[in-house]
Amino acid sequence: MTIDDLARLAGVSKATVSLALNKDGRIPEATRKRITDLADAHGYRPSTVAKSLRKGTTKAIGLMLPDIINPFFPGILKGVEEVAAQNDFIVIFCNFDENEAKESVYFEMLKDRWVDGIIFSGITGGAEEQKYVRAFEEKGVPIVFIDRGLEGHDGNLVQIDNYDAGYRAATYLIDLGHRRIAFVSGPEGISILRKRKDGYRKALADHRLEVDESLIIEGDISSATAVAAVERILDRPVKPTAIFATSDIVALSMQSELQKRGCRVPEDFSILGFDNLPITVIVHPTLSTVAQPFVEMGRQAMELLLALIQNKDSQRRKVLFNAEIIERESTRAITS
Amino acid sequence: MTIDDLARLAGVSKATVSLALNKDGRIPEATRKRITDLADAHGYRPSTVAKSLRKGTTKAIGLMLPDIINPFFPGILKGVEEVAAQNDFIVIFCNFDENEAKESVYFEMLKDRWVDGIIFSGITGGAEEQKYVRAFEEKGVPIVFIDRGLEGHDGNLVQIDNYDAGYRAATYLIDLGHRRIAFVSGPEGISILRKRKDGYRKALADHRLEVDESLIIEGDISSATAVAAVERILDRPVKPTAIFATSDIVALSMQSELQKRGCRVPEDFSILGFDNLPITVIVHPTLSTVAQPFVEMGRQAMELLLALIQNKDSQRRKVLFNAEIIERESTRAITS
DNA sequence: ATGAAAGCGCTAACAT
DNA sequence: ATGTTAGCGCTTTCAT
Repeated sequence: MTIDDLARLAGVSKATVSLALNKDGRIPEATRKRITDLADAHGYRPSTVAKSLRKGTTKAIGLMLPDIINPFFPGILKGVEEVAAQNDFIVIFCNFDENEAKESVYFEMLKDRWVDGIIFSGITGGAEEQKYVRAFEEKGVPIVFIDRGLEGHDGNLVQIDNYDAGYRAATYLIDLGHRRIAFVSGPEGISILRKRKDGYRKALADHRLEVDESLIIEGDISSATAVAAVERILDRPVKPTAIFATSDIVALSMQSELQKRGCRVPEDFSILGFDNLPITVIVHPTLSTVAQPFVEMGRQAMELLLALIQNKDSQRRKVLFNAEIIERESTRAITS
Repeated sequence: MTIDDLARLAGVSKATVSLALNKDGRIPEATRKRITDLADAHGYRPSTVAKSLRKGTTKAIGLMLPDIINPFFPGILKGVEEVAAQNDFIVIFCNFDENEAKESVYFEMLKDRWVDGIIFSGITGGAEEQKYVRAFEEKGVPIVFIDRGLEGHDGNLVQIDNYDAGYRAATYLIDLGHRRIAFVSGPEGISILRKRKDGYRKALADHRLEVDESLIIEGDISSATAVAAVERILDRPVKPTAIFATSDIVALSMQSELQKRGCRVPEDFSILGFDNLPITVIVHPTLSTVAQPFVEMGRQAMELLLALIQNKDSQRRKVLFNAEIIERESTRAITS
C-alpha cells in the first residue's frame, strides 16, 4: 500500500495525503481526519526509504563500538538506543572489533546510507579515522565521541572526568588509612588512563605521600596482566595495603588471584575497581569501585547528537560526568 | 556526487555507469575499468537509499533483543553483526526492554524501513507479537528466532538442546559422586528452563536417584532469589552436596552468598552454572558451567536469515547446538 | 482548499 | 556496446 493507493481511496491527490499526514496547517481538520482514519484502517505507513531519498535525511545514526563483548559497551549502547528510539531514530550497530579495516568499511557503509549522525566510542586516533571524521563533518554529518575524542578536536565529547576520578579514588583509600596504594592500569598510551594516574599522583602528593614507582603497574586488561601484577605486589619487601585498579575486570582478576594464593580481601588488601560493572555485586567480597554512568553517557551522547543534527550550527559541547565512589566490601579502613 | 555526475565525467550514460559498477557482463573490461577508476578517484559510491527505493530491498536487518544489559545478549549481537557485515548487511539494533509497547513500535519501524529480515531473541509470545510475526512472514520478510520460538511455529529457530544440556549437567555432577543435587532455576513458565529441568530429572532417574522436590528451586535471576535459595539449602536437615543453577548469574550469586556465610566452594558445595559468561573465569573459585555458544548462535541465526532472504522458499530450518560442560574450580569429585 | 508535476539517485527493460 | 526512459514512494513548489 503506497501513498497513491491511499490517495485513490480517499479520493484526493497524493499531495493532499502527504500534507494531511504531516499535519500541514493548510489541510482542514475534517479532511485530515478522514485521511488519517483511512490510513489507520488500512495500516498504511509511509515508506522511510522513499522519505529518505526525497529529503536526504534518514533518521538513522551509526554507533561505532570497538567490541560489544567488552562489558562497558552494552550500557552505552542501551543509553544511545533509548534516546534514539524516543526520537524516532534507529541505531545502526557497527562493531568494528578494534580492527582498522573493518572500521573503514563501516565508515563507508554509513556514508552510503546517508546516516544523519555518528556516535563513536573507542577511537584509536589512526590516520584513516581522522580522514573519515573530517569528511563526515565537512558534509555536515555530526559526530559525537564517547570516552575519548580525536586529538586536536575538542568538543562533541561525552566522558567522565578521569583526572578527578583518579584523584577521588586515591583520596578515598588514603582517608581509609592506606599509605601504600598500588595503581594497576592499562597501557600508558591511553589518555584517559593517564589522567586517572595523574589524579592518583596528585592525591598522594596532596597528602604528602611519596609515590612508589614500583607500585605503578601498567599492562592491559587480560588476566595475565592481573596475575603479573599480583606477583609483583606480593614480591615487594614492604607490601601495599590497597590496590586501585582502573578497571573492574582487572580488580576482580587480582582479587581472585590473591584469594587463590591465600590472601584475604579486604583484610590483607583493600581493592578498588573502576567502572561499576554489574558483576561487582555478585562476587565475594563485593567490589568497591568507581562508577561510570555508562547508560547515562550513552543517553547524553545521543541527546547531543540530536541537537547537532537538528541545529547544524550548534555550538560544540563537552559533557563531563563526575565518577562516583561506590563503597562495598573489598575495601576497609586500616589503622597503621 | 551522484551517478549522473560520474556519467558526465566518464562521457557515458548513467545506465552504463550502473552496469559497469555492478559488473554486468555486457560492459567491456576497458570501459568498466575506466569508470571504476574514475569512481575511485572521485570517491563516488552509490547511494544505498536510492538503491533501496529502486530495488525494494535494503540490505538491513532488524535485531530484536529484550535487554542488551543482560550478559548473554552481547554475544548474540556480536555474532549476528559479524556475519551481517561480511555480507554487506547492516543491523538495526532494537532493544525493546521487555516492553510490549516498545516492541510494537520497533516492529512498525522495521516495517516502514523495509528491512529484509528480522532476528528475534527473547520472544514472550504475546498476541501482538504473533500478529506482527505473521504479517512480516506474509509479506515475505523472514524471521529467525534465537533461544525460544513462537508457539506452534516450528523452524527458523536457533537454540541449544536444553533437555540434553540439563541431562548432561546432572550426569556430570552424578559422575563426580554427588547424590543430592539442587536445581536452581528461573520461572517454571519458560520452556527452555523446563526442558533443562526435565533433562536433570531424567539424569537422576537414569542413575536411580530420587528427586528431592524441595531441592528444586525456581525464582528469577535476581540476587534475592539466590539468597533465598541458599537459605533454603542451608536449612535442609540433610544438605545437597552440589548445586546446578541454570544461569551463571544465579550460580555466582549463590557462590558468593555461601562464601559470605562461611561455606567453602567446592569443598562444601560444588556449583555448576550455565551460560559460560566471561566473568566465570575471574572469580574465585572459577565457575564450572554449561557453555552456551552465544556468538556462534548469533552467527548461525544470521546465516539462516541470509539463506531465507536470498531464497524465499528455502526450507524452514532448526539449528540445534549441544551445550558443553566446562570444568573449572567450583566443582569437585566427592566420595560419599 | 487541493492538485499537478518535478525530482531525490538509482536500476532494468527496451531501444538503437 | 551503450543510451533512453520509466519508475520505485515520497515531499514540496507552484498552480488553480
